[in-house]
Amino acid sequence: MEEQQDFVKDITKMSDDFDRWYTDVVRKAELADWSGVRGMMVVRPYGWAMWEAIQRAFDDMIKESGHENWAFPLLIPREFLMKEAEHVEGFAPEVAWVTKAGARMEELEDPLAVRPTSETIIGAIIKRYIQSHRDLPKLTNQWNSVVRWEMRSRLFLRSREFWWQEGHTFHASAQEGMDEANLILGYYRSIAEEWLAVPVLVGRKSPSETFPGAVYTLALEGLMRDGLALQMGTSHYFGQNFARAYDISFSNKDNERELCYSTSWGISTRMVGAIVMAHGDDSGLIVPPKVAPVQVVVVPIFRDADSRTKVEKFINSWAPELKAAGIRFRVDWRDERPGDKYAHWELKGVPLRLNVGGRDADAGQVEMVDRLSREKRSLPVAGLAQALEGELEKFQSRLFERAQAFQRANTFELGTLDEVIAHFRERGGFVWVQWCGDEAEEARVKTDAGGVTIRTIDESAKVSGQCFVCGRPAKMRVALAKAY
RNA sequence: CGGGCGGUAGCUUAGCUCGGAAAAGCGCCUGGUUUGGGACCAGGAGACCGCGAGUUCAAAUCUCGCCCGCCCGACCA
Repeated sequence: MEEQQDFVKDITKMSDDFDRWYTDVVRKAELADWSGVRGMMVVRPYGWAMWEAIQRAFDDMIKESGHENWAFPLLIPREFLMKEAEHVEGFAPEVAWVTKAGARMEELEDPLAVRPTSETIIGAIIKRYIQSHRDLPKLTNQWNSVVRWEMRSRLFLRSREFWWQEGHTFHASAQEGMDEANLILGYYRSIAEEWLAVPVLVGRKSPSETFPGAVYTLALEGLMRDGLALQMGTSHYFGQNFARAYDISFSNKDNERELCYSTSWGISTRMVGAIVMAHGDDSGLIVPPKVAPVQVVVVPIFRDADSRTKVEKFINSWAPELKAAGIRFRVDWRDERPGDKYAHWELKGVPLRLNVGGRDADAGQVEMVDRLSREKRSLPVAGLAQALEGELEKFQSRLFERAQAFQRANTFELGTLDEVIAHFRERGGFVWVQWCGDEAEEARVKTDAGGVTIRTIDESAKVSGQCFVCGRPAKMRVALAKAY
């Protein structure tokens, strides 16, 4: 531990102040920054590259299942926004409006909303393209940014603008719509667990946390290292609510007019914040190999021009092999001392580092250090690419297992509200309880237990006990947590 | 959006009480010695002191307004 502290100069220790640690890591690892405009962030290349990896993965998944990318307008006429009552009410506090335009800042006759999400404008537009059941399902998605006028900002977790994908689909039956919401939830789970190595609880949201206008909302909840939950994605089933408001209808096989069933779903750049908070440590980031902008960094070690040449030739003898294998690697030839480079790439969370000096060149091997254990091992250069691919896979699963173990160690089962209150006075994590479903009780828990909310409802669970608040027969099993 | 705190070089900060020549460490640049876990020597560059008004002979320093950030609350992908 003592030694490890010596590795770190630039960031607040996680145990001293988690929030400052988070901000330090995001900024020092060059993921993102504030822009000078309140609440508006700039995502830097290293952070954006992680988002791009997520984009690619998810885009492939939805294309495979027949979804298509569209681009819909940034600005939404007020009348479009106003049609679905619950939706309007839910988003009203967060909408930014364009009210003036032109050199003379002339007042617009009809203010335009900057999209906080696009259900309304897509609903208003998509109906043109839907006439018959033969036009369904209509599976749309767009990659964009949205604006929500937040009062409090944190990099990646809550900014006034954030980048995401929003999928909007339209179906001929309720079942199809519900299946779609489930399908996407499964994709999201795969992104979280298989790509980001963050284990998640998946389930339904309580009514108070349901998306405005939705019949129900499904969501992913990850557990961060400070014991707080983070919502990492949502998938909503709307039934016919939006179709009714926007008159999105089709002729069914019996030539009857019918309203569509719709869904929407999104994951955002918040995912990058989840990577930081689910895996990071006092030395900085730890990036899952599958989304790592740099998977393997090579630090050459040499004394003079001759030994540099020797090391360089050695590296060049196997580097093309890594490239051909599709490994994202970088050789750090910067004019720094090796120790600086070690610290630098650890802060950036690169999974594997190869220290390569004259001794290694002579022996035909490299010294490999992984970001999780920091143990040094020698690998022969024969078959290096293949070996590294295996190491990256192992790293990915070790990271996931570590996060799983953390989640397990911080998941509890309690029986009464008093126990819940006592628990959250001491620590965080997920607490499973059985609940009767009374909304007033949910609000009471939030007040009495200091901001604890129902993160997810496990619909598959059999319930037999008593409600943790009122003692009446419970109807569902829910996970409680304090959340971001 | 309310309450509290803050903004001085790329970063972290001192200076502000009590107005009077803008400082330090780290980082950066150049040269040299170095290089297997955050080196050293020498030289150098870099600051509309957040922005705008005001008070004053004189403002980083005092006053007011605004902008941006942090913490706490209410609200939240």
